[in-house]
Amino acid sequence: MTAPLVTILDDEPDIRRLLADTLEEAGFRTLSFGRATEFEAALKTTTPDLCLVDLSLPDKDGLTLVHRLALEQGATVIIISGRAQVQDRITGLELGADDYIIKPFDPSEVVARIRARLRKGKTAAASAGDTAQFEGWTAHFDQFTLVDQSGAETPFSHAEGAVLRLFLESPKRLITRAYMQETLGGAAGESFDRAMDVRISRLRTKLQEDPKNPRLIKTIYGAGYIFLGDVVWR
Amino acid sequence: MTAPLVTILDDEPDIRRLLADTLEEAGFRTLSFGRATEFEAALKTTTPDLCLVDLSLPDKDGLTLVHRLALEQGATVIIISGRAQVQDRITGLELGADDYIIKPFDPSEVVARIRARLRKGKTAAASAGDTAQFEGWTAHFDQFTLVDQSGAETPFSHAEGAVLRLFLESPKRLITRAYMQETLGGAAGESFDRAMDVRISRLRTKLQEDPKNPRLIKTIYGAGYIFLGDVVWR
DNA sequence: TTGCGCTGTTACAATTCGTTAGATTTCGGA
DNA sequence: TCCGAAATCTAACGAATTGTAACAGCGCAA
Repeated sequence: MTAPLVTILDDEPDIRRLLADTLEEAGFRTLSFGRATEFEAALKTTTPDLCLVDLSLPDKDGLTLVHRLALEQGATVIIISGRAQVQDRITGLELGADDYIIKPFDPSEVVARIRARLRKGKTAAASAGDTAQFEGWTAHFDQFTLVDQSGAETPFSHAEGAVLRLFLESPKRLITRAYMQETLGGAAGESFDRAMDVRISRLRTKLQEDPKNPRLIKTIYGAGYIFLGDVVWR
Repeated sequence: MTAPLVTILDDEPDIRRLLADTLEEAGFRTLSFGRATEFEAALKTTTPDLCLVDLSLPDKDGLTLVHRLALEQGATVIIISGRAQVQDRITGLELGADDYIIKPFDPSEVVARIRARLRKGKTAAASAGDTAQFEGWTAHFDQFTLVDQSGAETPFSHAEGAVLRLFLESPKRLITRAYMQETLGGAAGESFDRAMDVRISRLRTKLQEDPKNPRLIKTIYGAGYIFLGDVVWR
């Protein structure tokens, strides 16, 4: 997996350098250009994953370029511009830009916005690891299965998965009964909160907990539950 | 092609109304919610194309909600928030939001940003050919055939293809039973929605799914289905 | 007409998950 | 320490949901 390639097109050398440095530190490959013609020449031999474009260019109209890139060529484009008027932003976005950042900008926000854009595109590679490991178990939430050390799979249902996820997201912290009710949309009545107990009970069975001595899911009498055990999300 | 559905989650009624009016005028369908619980309840029966979320909610932490929506459920999320600090924006984006708009906002900019987000999703599927690859399979919709790794062809029918396409267009997202009915024009009667199950069942057979343990088409009890697996359109 | 494939309907099996009820545990006070 | 009330555990039941085999109607081509 090579690092995503980001091109920078801006006529100010200082800004180019600032962006390039920040992005490379964040793990991207970069290519910088000061004028549109250079940039377009480079496009003939490379396909960037994302293009940062400043609208005020010495040799060409930025908006036309953005339009060609984004709508016709299907590239992902973020405009970085000094023009801060709402109308500028709207036309930029309508011409096909995926985002519009105003100068002066905060470099780390630029990184965050770039990441947000790239995240969506990568359906294939990204597939955001919806997997957690803990105490010999591996929970694959996207496949609704628990895998133990020996590799044996135990499927879990939707409701069970919701509870497990809640635990794995906040290990070693008290999880209130009320909070669980609220989060897991446990229907309505306070009176029927036994459903929650049952869910926990079923989950414990799947995790092969000793009923007398649960290691992972501890009951806090009068309060709620705590999930012990170290969790690593992948 | 029905208009895209945008949900609005904000505790201030005025803002909800402003957004809803603007968006509907711009041709979107909208659903507004004042609290997270209502919103989450609605999610069980509909799948919005895009979610606008205000971070300051009365009943729940907005960021956790965004995280669930965006990274786990694969939804497209735009945060609208009064918190204007760079750090707020960065964490919002890193938690999976696709954009971060600061209050006070200009309604038409919101529309432009929503359009920019939806554009990407569509062109990816639209501009591509009528072939999709996933987990060793290749579906040729123009030829109504499924080809497996060994090159063996399995034909599929029109109805099966429609369901498969629905899945492949929104992988890793919950596809509501109601939505399928609506989209696949499942005739009328609520009473006869067993047809949907049968279609799914037949499709699963063609995809050689293990009935006890389907890997690609997961059932979410009480809600709908999810297609797992990475899809690339060609 | 006959035959074949597609698709909805029906009927019944399997699964999920909330509810109930009785057993068990916890905790505070006597 | 002992007792009783409250909280929790869990086996068992049942309603709702979903899976799928079998059947029937339909359209279409030979």
